[in-house]
Amino acid sequence: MKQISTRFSIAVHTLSLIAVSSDDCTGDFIADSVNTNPVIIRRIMGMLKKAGLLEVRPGVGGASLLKSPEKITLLDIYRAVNVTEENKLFRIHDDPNVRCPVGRNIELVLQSELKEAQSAMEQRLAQTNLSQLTTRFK
Amino acid sequence: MKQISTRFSIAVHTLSLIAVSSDDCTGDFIADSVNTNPVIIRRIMGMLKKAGLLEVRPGVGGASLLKSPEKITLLDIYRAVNVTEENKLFRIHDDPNVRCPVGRNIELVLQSELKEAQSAMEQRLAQTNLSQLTTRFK
DNA sequence: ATAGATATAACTATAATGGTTACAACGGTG
DNA sequence: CACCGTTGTAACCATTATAGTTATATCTAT
Repeated sequence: MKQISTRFSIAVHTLSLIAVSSDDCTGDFIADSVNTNPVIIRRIMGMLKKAGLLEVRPGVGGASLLKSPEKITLLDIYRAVNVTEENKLFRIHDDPNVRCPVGRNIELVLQSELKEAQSAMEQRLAQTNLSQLTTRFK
Repeated sequence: MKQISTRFSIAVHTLSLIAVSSDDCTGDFIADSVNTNPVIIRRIMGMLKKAGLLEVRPGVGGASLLKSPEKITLLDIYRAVNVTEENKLFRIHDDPNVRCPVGRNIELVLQSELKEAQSAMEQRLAQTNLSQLTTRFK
């Protein structure tokens, strides 16, 4: 089965580090904690930057949050690294046969149901913020 | 981004057809409505069969439900085609650095949060059953 | 025996992912 | 000003799941 990309968990890891150790969080330092290649971290930090979650100090190194940890939810992070698009977690087979009553309607019917399911998941993510996580890193 | 496989939507389509047109639902007939190759349908029907949702008539052709449509939920179907495993919708990067407080705890902390999110989605799927869908195929 | 089904193995093309190397640009510090 | 450790990206590769295809074996009513 196909899982949601580790970009998301790595992004959470990265933001947690920045929230905790604030400074001295260079890409290499984070990559060492995550245990991956620094380029992976820089790519993800680029997305988080674009989403307005953090600010990076080019040349000098390190990054800092642009919002307080209480204001950054898992949903914000999830959206930032675009592991899924709005209403597109589930893929629906395309071009079903329109001459069949089921084929003609399946797409719309399923779309609304699956959108609800995706939304339920995302709303659960929205309930957790970064500061709730960082208190658990002792 | 990576989406949940169309196996799921095709399985729903397939079961809907069987629920509606009961007989004369051969693999080729279903494949024509779904607009894909019959082998894809047979593979999915094999999974639905293994999950105890339907019964196939080999040789003669066609299939029938083993439970009433009210008793088959989207979650049942979702599980049957194993698009995701229990608690594994989100992939978490592995082997984070244990010498770092964040790296040491991230896995457990995230696992419990993400399990909740996945569960919220699945519980929403469990609320819809096949008969609710088939009434919308007119 | 045959015709029309299902069952399944083997193979292919495609696409996302995760990782790597390479290099340009930035910005303090000596 | 030159250097060094950064960040920012582009380009490339290996791996994997998916979706589809072809081919073949098996089943069952007629």
